[in-house]
Amino acid sequence: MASQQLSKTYEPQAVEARWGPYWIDRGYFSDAPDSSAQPYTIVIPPPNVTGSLHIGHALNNTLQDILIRWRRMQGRNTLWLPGTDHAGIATQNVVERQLLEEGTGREELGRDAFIERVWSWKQQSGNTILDQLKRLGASCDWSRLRFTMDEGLSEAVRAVFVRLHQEGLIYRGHRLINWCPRCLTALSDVEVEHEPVQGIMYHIAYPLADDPGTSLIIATTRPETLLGDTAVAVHPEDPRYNGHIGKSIKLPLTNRTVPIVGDAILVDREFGTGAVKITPAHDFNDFEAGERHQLPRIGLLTHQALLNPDALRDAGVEPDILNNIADLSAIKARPIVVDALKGQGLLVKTDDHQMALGKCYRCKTVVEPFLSPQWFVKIQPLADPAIAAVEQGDIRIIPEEWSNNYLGWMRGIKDWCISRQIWWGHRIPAWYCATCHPEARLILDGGGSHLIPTHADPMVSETAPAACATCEGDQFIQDPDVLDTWFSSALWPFSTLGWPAHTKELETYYPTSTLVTGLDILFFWVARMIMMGLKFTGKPPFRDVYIHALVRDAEGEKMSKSKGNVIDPLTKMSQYGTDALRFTLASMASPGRDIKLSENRIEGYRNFANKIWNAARFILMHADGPTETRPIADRSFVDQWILSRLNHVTAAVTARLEEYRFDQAAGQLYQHIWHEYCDWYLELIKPVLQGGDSPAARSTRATMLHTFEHLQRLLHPFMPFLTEEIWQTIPHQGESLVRQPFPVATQEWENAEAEQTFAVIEQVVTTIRTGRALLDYAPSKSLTILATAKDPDELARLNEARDHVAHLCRGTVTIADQDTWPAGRILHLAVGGFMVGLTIEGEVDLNKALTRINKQAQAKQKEATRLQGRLGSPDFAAKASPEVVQESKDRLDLLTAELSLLASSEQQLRKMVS
RNA sequence: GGGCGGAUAGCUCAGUUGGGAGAGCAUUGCCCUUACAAGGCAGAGGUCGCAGGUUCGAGCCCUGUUCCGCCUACCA
Repeated sequence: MASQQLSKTYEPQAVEARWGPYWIDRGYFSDAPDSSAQPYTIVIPPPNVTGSLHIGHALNNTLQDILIRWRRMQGRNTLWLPGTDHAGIATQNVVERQLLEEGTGREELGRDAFIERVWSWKQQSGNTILDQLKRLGASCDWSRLRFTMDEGLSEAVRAVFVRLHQEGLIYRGHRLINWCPRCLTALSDVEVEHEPVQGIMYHIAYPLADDPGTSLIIATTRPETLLGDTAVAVHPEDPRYNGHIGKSIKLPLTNRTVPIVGDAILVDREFGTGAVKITPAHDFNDFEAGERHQLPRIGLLTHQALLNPDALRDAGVEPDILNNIADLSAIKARPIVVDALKGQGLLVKTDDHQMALGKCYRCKTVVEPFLSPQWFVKIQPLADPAIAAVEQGDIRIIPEEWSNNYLGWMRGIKDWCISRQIWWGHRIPAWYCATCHPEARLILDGGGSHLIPTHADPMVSETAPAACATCEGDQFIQDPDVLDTWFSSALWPFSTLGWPAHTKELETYYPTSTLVTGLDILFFWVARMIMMGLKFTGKPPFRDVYIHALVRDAEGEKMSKSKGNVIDPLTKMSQYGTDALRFTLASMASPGRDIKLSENRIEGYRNFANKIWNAARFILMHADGPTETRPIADRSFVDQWILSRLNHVTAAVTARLEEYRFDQAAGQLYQHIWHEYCDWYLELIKPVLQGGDSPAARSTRATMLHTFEHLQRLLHPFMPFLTEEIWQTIPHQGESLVRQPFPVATQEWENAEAEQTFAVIEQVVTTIRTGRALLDYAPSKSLTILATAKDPDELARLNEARDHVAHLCRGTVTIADQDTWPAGRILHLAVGGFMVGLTIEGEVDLNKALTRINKQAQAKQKEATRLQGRLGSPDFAAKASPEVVQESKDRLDLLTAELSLLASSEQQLRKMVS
């Protein structure tokens, strides 16, 4: 047993430093796949390997840890599998920044050396967040740590890629994608954030080719892209314009003419001028319109999103303009183009216009729709089963409201662009014959600026091919692109368990039980895991998806470094203790609502930890001495009562956890421990414990120790460090609380009679204490108390409660019929069916009491009037349920009795005052 | 544009099938009573966003409306 000395206040740092490593060293967090117990699995949402713990991680992992510790204590075969993802773009950025400081760059290093460099960076710095998760108490099975770039997981990536390709579900195509000109890579649709901006709508006259006196007015927010127009569209049923369909436009600032086409999909007659320019290489809608009308695509921009002089020349741009805008960004070129249009009298007007601008979610650079050859997942065949799984309830999304969000997105899903023009990541397992495609050799010269030609024929397989099927050449160039990091994350629930091998782990722990995650990656990650899981294992990857809130600051603002409103969980853990932070986050995790985290909540729960700590000190002070465990029926009323309450809270916490109501489970614990256990139970047992050895003291001591140990087990998933420290100090069996059984509600403990007697104590004590305050009696003053009840059952309970009341109120309690109460100065107070009298001694200002009684009488009269009205209504008697009617009657009776007692009490007081 | 969520005490939030408005923090008064001043005891504080409707009865159900937030979308 550890030392029985506990310091006066809870000092979390030492406690956390002691038990964190102890748990891990002893392997308490590892179960075995061959265990016969029912499995319970969680895979961690892998944080970026570049990451450090922010408050969102703290919430996410606290909730997972509560679940896994709870299930582990329940005896389940648990696995919480930890890991990180390789975060392609982010990690590459970090290492490139380092290289820049060293005066070099990745191009100088070359691809292989660069990747080496990233690995060594990972070796050195990639464990930051894992160490922080350990500090949080995360009870992951650290022996099963995984990384998305591990060989096993990479093998899974290749296997999935090859099979999807074989089935035609992965293809390479020359298409418009979102391009980040800073990261120099393609992005998927979900990696683009839309931000509302105030833009300008330009109305521009496009003269007809064979009738320059007549123009179509088109509206655009990006006038510079008109240089890449290859058509103008009008609505085929628009009488204003449909006569022009088939004619040609003389495209301003160029030597080109473009056709006027009719397109009912692209054109909204009500919007703008009703005539639209079509720029297939620079706009997603126009791209599709271009396909419908077989229009050429003229891409004007370079990879850096600068106007490409060669492309401008090909587009027939007038030389003056071309020279002025070549190598400028679109934003810089825009006023030049607008000026030129104005000069030619073609700018009709400009309007302010609200629009949404797409930005790279990593670097916030404005993304450009960019025409390039990329790899895509054909998503619909994967999405359909993933939709069905949620619709049919094979996967439950909690809170359920988010299912609509998921289903809506899945139903409108588009093909997923999975290729990225970076180096760090899973390289696409596709090879090109160097003999057949000599131009592909340019790839070897570096960077993302050379792409394998679109028409090139890739050979897709898990390893490099031996010979070209066409020319039998044996020189190959692997596709330079890597896969979207989320492609490997999508396999996480099964790749981490050994798939594609048929491992024991996979068999035991898959499908996983619960996925705990934030809403922000529902589409990035959750949806894709469901699709891939169903496709490759035939089973949903998890049963439940619990979606938790976003943590905001106290003002409800999203936390961000630039705003400076970030609450650093590690700082808070140092200040208030990890358990306090965990309990705060759990308490505030109400479903479907963001968390506004304020520091004084954390402080409040730090105080809660301290309260428990001091309860433990109290208990230890009274732990020495003989104990005797009696049958429940033979225990004191107080012990019977606390067991009944403990039974209740145990059942409630378990039920709330089953429903993922962490907030309510935490609330139950807080309420019970502080208010029932500390405020009442510990106070009620003081007399017997402090009264020397006795059979009663032995029994109470046993109950006290037993119930407190029970509470440590119940609270442990929420506050693991504090409870372990206390548990190790009080009498216990076993090595660690981590592996103790989670408490189970015991019907036998339920005791309605004890609870009713307690209710008497609570009511009477509170009333007497109020009386003490009204009479301004010092807490130390001993009171002379009289009490009685009308109802014989209540009177019996009052008798049982008497000594406890006397103790808790500091006084003597005489139970006697009111007729026998001594005449004279007594303050009469009523509560429930009870009447309490306090002897008035000395000079006391009774007006305070009088005011109070008046106020109480008023409130009760109001309620009584309301009830009378209700009971007087024939409709109520006829239509309300008999139980409700009876309840109303009972309540009215009670109020009437209380009112009459209050009235007589008031009368007596008035007499005394005058 | 579409969808979803929120509006309840000064603040942050609970409120389970409609039937006596709750908690934590903050606040007021008294108290350093040998577990705890990071505490104890007692108190004050709310026409549940607004307007209708259903019902004997609405914080809860229905309709409309205002404000805030989030997600989503190709209105050039």
